[in-house]
Amino acid sequence: MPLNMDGPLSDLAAWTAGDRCSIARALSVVGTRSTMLILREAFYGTTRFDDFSRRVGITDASSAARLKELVDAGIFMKQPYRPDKGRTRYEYVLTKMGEDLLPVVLGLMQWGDEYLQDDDGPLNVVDAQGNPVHVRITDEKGSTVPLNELRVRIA
Amino acid sequence: MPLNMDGPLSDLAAWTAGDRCSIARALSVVGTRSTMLILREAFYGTTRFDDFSRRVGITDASSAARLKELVDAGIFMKQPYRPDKGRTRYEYVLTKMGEDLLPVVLGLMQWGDEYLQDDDGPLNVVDAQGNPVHVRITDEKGSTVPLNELRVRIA
DNA sequence: GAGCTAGCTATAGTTTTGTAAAGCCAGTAC
DNA sequence: GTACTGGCTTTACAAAACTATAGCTAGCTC
Repeated sequence: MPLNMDGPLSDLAAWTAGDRCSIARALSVVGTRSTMLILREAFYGTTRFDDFSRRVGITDASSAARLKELVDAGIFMKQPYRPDKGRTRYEYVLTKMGEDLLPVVLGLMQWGDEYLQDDDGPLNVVDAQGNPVHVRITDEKGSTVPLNELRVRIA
Repeated sequence: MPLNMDGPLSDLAAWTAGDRCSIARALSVVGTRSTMLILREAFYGTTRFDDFSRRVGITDASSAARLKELVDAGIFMKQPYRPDKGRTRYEYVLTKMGEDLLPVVLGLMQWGDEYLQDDDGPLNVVDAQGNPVHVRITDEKGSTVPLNELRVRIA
């Protein structure tokens, strides 16, 4: 069952999303596997270059390229810090823009947990009281809106 | 600000997610740009091969490869139908597993709308009353749980 | 001032994902 | 029985993403 397409959108033959689609634009920035896994690590608390490479399981060259793109896009900022020993270094810290990708990352996790589970138990994401949280499509009041009640229209 | 990592997870140096991560597994199935855009089209109501190619803006060879992967993964099912003229054909219809990716797709749209907006107005997703809907991280009751109240722990 | 080190950068090659253009094929329609 | 058509498949190639390995560098430490 597809979304309800309002007005002119209901005639699919008469329009295409093309590059003006926000989804397409979002994917130009965060559309690769390694980028999403780097974001996962950032949410887990990783900030250093070597840790991103090691924990995601990609080469330095790859993580350097992806991190540079993410900094350019405004998803990470490079913040100076002084390690116990040695010179000033920079760590990669999520901006507000980056933090706002959490619903996408947790949405993937939730879907993977439900449909692609393997033998090992999943990580659980819970609230302060220890109750499970969910990525949901809701109205302003927080009620879940099911697919068949959603409508897409031109702004 | 990262997520609160509970117990053994708090020592990042002592573990890595590796391939056992649900996010990584999810990305193995829906981790490419064209796959996500094919899903977008399916939510908009596209079902036919040629329409996926044309509306996403990819070649037949590309959409054929992606659609085959998605059918194998259980995200689409091929349903026979009789067009007005001609022989029996098959259309690609989202399964429940596929429909459950909507939070991810709408999450990307919502993020793109907020941070990557161009001159054209975005598409709006609204509920039956015409009020905007949001992809949110909520507790069981529907209250949004902010990043700093989330905890990750081992199941 | 020599060595150490985190954080890259460079080079070269492989895999995946995509393009472009052509062709095939199972049925109806006629 | 021949033409038409939607839905692919094939072939050849290009671009993007990724690997493996090596090397560089700023500025500490000593």
